[in-house]
Amino acid sequence: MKSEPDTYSVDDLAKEKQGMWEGCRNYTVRNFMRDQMAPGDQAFFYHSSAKEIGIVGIMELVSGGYPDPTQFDPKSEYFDPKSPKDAPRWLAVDVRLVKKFSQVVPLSVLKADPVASGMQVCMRGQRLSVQPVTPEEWQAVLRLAGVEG
DNA sequence: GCCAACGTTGGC
DNA sequence: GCCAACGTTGGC
Repeated sequence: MKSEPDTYSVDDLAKEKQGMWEGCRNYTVRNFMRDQMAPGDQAFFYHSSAKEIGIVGIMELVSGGYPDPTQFDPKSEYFDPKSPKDAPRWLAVDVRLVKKFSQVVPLSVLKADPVASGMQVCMRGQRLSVQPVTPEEWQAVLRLAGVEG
């Protein structure tokens, strides 16, 4: 799960008991939240457009996908006037921080690893802010982070 | 700041 | 329903 740390960083999440992953306005990600993401699932926290680009920690989903309240808030930068109230277009999920890595696992290191280099996040031009990770890739990242699997 | 990639929009 | 134009993402 990607976030620009200027907007929302792993340290921001660390300060909160749980965080709402809101504002995503991409249909593929919406479907992923709706169909794939469930409470108890774990996810990596990835910093994009950052001084140190890479994976910074592990999160756990506290919820599955539910209607993103910001789409109905005219004061929100994520407000979507075309989203029907009775059929919300966009979803959010709630997350909590499981672990912040002692060091960022940089994108360059992911790309250099034979297993982690297969992750979507390593692919040129990939833009989805939420992406699936295989069990093998998960373990590879934990190894690169120096974390017990 | 550049620009490649790709999702979205809208005219037809 | 095609596809060009446009907007956004995000690494570099």
